Amino acid sequence: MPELPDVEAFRQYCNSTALHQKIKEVEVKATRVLKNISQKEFVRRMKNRSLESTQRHGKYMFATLDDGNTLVLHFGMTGFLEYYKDQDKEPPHARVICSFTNGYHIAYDCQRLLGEVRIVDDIDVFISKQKLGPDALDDALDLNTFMEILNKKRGAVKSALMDQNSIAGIGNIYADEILFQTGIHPKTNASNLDADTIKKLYRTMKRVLKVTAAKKADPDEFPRSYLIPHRGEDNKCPRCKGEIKTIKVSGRTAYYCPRCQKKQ
DNA sequence: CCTATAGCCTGACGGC
DNA sequence: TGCCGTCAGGCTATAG
Repeated sequence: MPELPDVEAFRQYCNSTALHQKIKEVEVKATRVLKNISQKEFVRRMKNRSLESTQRHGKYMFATLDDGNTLVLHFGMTGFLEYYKDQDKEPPHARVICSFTNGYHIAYDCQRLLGEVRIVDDIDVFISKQKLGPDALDDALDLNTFMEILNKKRGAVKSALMDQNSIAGIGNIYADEILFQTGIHPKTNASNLDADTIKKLYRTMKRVLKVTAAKKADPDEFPRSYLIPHRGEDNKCPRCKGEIKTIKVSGRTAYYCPRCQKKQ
């Protein structure tokens, strides 16, 4: 689930549910998700605090506490947030649960334990330590910067889009969507793209991420022209009605339309 | 420096 | 039915 549009949806979900409430209790059900912090220390630093504001950079979500420190969430492949009141609504793989004084809880659920939870005192320092590239939707990533980034890349364009150290936020699914809508074969070498194609790719990237984030990353709400609702379903290209194929690109499955996406 | 591959985890699914 | 291999919207460490 968790690429830029999904994480943005989680962030807004958090904003509309869990802000400005005192955390009465903290339960860590899987220590493994905690990075660089012990369970004891994590609980101590979260307890009696409140979440005051949120930010996002790429696939990372940040929730700043009322003491100025920031809770950092990464969702791996299977993570999400759930806000609920009754115990029986607790999601099945809740790894960290914060309980508020109003009787509600927010759970960080992460089935495959590939996500990460930590506390940092400076978000920008964290981003630079992780060597994250600019957020894909940040205005700081303008066309010139995007061109510079892609010009440095030698491998498949899909791998370039998914490299968090180059551009933060795009994963396997949205990389496929962006390449589909741009008409580029996922295995095309980034170095083979001409300036016009890179420009088109840039505009498509921004548009796809904006549109899907606005739809809260729910594929049922995506425009009919989008590939995502078809991948692994009917596998029919929404544009030419041809068969969607899969290939491996740097170890991940790429869905693409052989007729609409030619190698360059 | 760069890019490509294995490993980390759990659970769902299809084939035998 | 049960078991097994494969695969899954992530990243990191290591090899080349």
